[in-house]
Amino acid sequence: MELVKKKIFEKFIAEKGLKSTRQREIILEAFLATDRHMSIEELYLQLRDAHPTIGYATVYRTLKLFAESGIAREFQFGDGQTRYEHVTQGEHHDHLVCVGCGAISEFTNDAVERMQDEIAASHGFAIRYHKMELYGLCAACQK
Amino acid sequence: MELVKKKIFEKFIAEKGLKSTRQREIILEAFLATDRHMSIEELYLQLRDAHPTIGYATVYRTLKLFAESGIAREFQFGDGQTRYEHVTQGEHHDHLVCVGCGAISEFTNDAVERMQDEIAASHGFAIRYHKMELYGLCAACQK
DNA sequence: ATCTATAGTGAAAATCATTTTCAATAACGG
DNA sequence: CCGTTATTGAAAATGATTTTCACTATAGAT
Repeated sequence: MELVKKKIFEKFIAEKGLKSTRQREIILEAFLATDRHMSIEELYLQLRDAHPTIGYATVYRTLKLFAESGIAREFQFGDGQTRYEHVTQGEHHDHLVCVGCGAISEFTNDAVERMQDEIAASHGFAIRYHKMELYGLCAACQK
Repeated sequence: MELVKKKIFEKFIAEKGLKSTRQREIILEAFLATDRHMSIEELYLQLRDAHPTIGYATVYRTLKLFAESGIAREFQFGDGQTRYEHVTQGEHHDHLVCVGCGAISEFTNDAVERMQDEIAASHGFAIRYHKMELYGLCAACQK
């Protein structure tokens, strides 16, 4: 839920002794309203029309804060740009990346979730999280 | 097998009409002799003692060639450096990344391999390959 | 409400990894 | 051995991200 994420971020800001600013609000709104898997540049460009005074560096800094606070996650899919996606607590998903058009879609799979624990356990690893990415051609690109 | 990889690379070079140079040999030797998951800089530094004339750019270019030829694979684990790992044909493995010390270890798991096909199929995806990474604390870092 | 200490901001400069440029060099086929 | 063409090393260029710095805005105390 969008509201939940705002709360989480506010709490994070407060606990860290940081300040709640107009820019952070605007960027958070924009981030929550967008598509998932936004790159920093995409978000910046999208913001620029309505808020031309917000600087590039602020968007970078703010997205990093989102990631720290737990409402966003950083991702690199090998195209040289860091992307941020929404994190809904308690939910985990993985990705399908089309090597044709670059589209990124998501999937959830319980077996994958269970497997991470098994594998981690058998290697003496204290698991935190995992990433799984399937690369291939999406339906549209197969034609 | 190291020899097999050399053969594969030679064949790749020949088929592409490229040239087999002293530098490429040296870098290939070094790459095959190293640890898996080398970053470009690590390999360059390691090379520099014995071969101080080999340039940074050549190492970059050559590792890219290795990846193109199929004997290496590019990887990004989120630390800002591209790493290259050995590829043995017919074998696939995934990774355990320690968030404490940064150590990267490997695992193979048949169920994961099977699952990629199922998931891809159910999304109309023509799968090429996948990556799975488990992040957590390795046994040593848990103490 | 005002003050004050401190965090945040925007713009530009700096940094880091990677890529390209370019003149000089080295392979390969003939 | 020659000529064509790929390759090389060094330096400059690039692209994404981070830092610097002078200025501004926020939050809490007054």
